[in-house]
Amino acid sequence: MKVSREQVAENRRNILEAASRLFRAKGYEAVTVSEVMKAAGLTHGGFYGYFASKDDLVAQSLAHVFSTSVPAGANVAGYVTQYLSSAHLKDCAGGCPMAGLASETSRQAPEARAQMTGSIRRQLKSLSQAMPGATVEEKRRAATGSWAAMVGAMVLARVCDDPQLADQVLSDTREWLLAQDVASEA
Amino acid sequence: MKVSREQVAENRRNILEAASRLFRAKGYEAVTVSEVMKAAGLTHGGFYGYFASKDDLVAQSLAHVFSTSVPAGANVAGYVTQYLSSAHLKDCAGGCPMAGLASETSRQAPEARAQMTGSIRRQLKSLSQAMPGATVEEKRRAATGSWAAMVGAMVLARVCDDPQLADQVLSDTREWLLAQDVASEA
DNA sequence: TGTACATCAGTGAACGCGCGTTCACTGATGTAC
DNA sequence: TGTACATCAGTGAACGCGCGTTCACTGATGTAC
Repeated sequence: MKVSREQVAENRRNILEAASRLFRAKGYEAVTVSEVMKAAGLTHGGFYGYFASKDDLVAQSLAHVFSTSVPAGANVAGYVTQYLSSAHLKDCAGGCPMAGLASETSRQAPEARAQMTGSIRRQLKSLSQAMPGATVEEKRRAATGSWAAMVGAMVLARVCDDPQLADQVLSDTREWLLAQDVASEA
Repeated sequence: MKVSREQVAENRRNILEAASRLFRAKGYEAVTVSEVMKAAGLTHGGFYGYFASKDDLVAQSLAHVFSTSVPAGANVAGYVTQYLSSAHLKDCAGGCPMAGLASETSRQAPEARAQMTGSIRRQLKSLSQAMPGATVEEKRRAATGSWAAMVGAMVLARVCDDPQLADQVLSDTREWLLAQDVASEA
């Protein structure tokens, strides 16, 4: 049955939201089109009225996450603390797409990689401005290294089957980051 | 046709080697059992004489990589430089399993996660010993943070569709790491 | 404003395909004499 | 050492299954008068 224009817009948002959460939680390949549609309250047949293909959904769901997430602000120490928290460790579905999907995205269609690359550029630019340092290069290096450490720590912590080790990886990285230039902006 | 015991041992090594390279290059799900067997010079039917399942192959191929790779030695600066090189960026198949497979391994069978967790433990222990620092905690934090930055930088660089940005992520992280305590052991 | 009809979002059965896995068969290996 | 035979690693066809995708159909929506 046909559905109102507002409903169509809402369905589209629901599909993108469900897809972005499922992809982050389970990876692109492990999530099926039917699963996404069901999570959005629809049946799988209607999918191709919204997207050209599963690859298209992948790219658009990434665009959706990046457009709705807030960029790193001026409070770097707060951002680091939040990123490297136990809450973020457990919340794959609602967490950073880089930590959950970056390595899988390397092998995805060009559109998906382009979305990720764009987000990396924006993130580094935003973080660079908030970082201390005498020169632009110094700020950029601190931003890149710190963010790499955050993403890497989350990736490593999530693979640990021992929760204690996972928490240690996060807190050690947090303490290490906060002990150096990241915190010197106080 | 039956085959000599030496041939069986060699076939097993070939399968594990091919699997570990293919998994690192393409991810677990994208690699098929047939593909692995073909790369090892066999046909797919013989696979289950060697392994109980594809999950079993995943776990054993990880064990194989970790058992044949050299742990980080005392020369931390050299290790960092090598890890964050353009050569490593391109060589997914022969590179660090953490950078290519960690996030996918989070969703794999317990045996695969256990292999990864064991490798993380050994790596942090080995790196901690080589790290400068007044206390054991300080050394461990520096080791964890530095290694997280290395893994994270490689993951981010590999997803970039712009080679210039990828190289910048690697070199910025390298310079940033070498500029701090990692290098203070000279 | 009310009615008749064209539009089209959503449904669910069906498709082709490739996956992991199984199995009857083959023939070289390795052993018993 | 040589021979006869049991073993079993490897082959390739076949399986069931679930995936992405298609499509004929339905019925509420939105438009033309």
